[in-house]
Amino acid sequence: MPELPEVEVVRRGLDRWVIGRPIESVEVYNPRAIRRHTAGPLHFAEVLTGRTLLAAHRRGKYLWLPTDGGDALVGHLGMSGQLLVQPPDAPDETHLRVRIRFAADAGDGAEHQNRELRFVDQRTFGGLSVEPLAVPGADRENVPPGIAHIARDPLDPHFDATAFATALRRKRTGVKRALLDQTLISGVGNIYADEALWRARLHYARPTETLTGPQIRGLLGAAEAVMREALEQGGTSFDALYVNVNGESGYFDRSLAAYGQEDRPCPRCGTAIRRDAFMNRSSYWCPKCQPRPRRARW
DNA sequence: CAGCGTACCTGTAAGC
DNA sequence: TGCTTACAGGTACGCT
Repeated sequence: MPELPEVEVVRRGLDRWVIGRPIESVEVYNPRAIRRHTAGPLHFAEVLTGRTLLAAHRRGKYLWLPTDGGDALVGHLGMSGQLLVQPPDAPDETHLRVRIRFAADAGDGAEHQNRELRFVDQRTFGGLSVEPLAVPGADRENVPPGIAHIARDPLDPHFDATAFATALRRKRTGVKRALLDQTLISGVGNIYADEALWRARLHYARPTETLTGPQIRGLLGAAEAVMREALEQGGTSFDALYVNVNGESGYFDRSLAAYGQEDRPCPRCGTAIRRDAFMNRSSYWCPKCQPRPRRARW
């Protein structure tokens, strides 16, 4: 569930279900799913077994869960990854890649205490790893090195809008490409980039250096607003590939104005939404509300 | 160094 | 019915 709202939905589920429970065993069914853990599957299982996850943090689309061993379990869902909290007797998913079992708590036999965490990923663009932390502990500002290059996201209380505007104008590229650059601003993917640009009435190929201050502030406000609204509705999902830790889909797809709406009327002006090929994907835009600039870049 | 294209996977749907 | 092609919400890396 790839973009910020979907990942935040998962983070909240992890925070509720897997924190404070000792890990009993770890099984890796596809080593590609932990390819960023360079020490390999055996080591991955070894360092986690017996540890307890202390918290669930997120920056952009990355998750990390500090352990009481001084390191952190890092996760990215890629294009099709899911983190599911399942009862042990639930049948294995077709694309189950990693299983993490927790020790049963003798003092509390509540049903959720023996649920296991499963990383399921059809395309295996996502993955898990264990990374050291500069300072042991559950501090959210203590970001693992593998995530250090990721910029803060618009829902981060320390996000610096002024610095973002400056950096954006220094770029020599199209505004959508910049929005998708996770080292500039994180959490925004193809859906919310198109929705934010539509709300801000900006064409995706608008050169970044020509954006005015108010336009950048408008764009940033739109990105933050659309992701907050999506989060309130449990995220966006068109099919069962994008679900929360309990396997449930969000329903923000009903609120999309531009993304996936080719040939449907723009909710603002009624003009047919268009689709262009963009970076081996698609861009959806309203030709009237978001006119193509004479000098386009992408 | 910055920007851009491509590779990495599996599955589904559309077109012939 | 089969076969082929296009496309899917992301990131990393190599080339220019």
